[in-house]
Amino acid sequence: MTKHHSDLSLLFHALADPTRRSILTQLAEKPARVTDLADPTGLRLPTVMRHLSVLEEAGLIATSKDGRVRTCAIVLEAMEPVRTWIDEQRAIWESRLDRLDAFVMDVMKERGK
Amino acid sequence: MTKHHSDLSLLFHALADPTRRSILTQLAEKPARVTDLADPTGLRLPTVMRHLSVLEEAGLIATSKDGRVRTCAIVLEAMEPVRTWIDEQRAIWESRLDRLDAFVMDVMKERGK
DNA sequence: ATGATAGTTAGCATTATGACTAAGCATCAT
DNA sequence: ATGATGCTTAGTCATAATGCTAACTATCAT
Repeated sequence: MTKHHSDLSLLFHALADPTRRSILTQLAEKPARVTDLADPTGLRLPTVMRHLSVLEEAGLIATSKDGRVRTCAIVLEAMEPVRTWIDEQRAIWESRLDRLDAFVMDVMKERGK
Repeated sequence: MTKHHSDLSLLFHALADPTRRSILTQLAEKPARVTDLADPTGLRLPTVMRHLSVLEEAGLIATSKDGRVRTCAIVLEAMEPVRTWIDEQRAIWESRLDRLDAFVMDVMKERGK
């Protein structure tokens, strides 16, 4: 595979893990500390740290440290490219329908002659 | 990790690979045979087959075989859960804002007294 | 200054992913 | 019936992903 992950690959990959998605859902409620995020997962801290860094590298969360506490917050806008990509696929698909329509119109014109 | 992938995990995982996304984009234009999909990737057939089965297991494509030719088509609706999930996160996030709004309203009412 | 708390780093084991080659099977055209 | 075509299967390999423990650092409370 490519060493160069596109933003989209990073995003989709980050979202492909249930633990990470549940972390995001929790963060959608409100920002939280690392430990608060680890608790409900039942996973060890280092494991959760890893998930958090995947999320952060994908731009899906932002974190800041105050004293010994790191606070994480969701970055909802980061999901936009996902929606955009899906919309693009739909647009391509619809343009195919348009072409079919055009083709049908041509055929009908042809028959009308 | 879990042996049991949720639909969402399957979907996001399938979409996380650039080759698979480009295959989907090609299929959004029009259905295609396995070889037609393999060509532009520069990958070998068995590799592409694997990508196709990932896409099919995620429900993102449907395939059918006629003689020795397998034709693949995109299943756009399959992407809906992705959009829905993202919308849900936004909804949660917005309900948090609502709560903040309510709080601010309260404060302002308080000050107006 | 001591101990508890919060997070971090390093290293390891297991499994999953993505690529390949080689060989096989089923059509289709001649 | 033979060869070409299109796909499929099996097996291999390298790398990445996910989990863990153990040990470490930095803060905060007393």
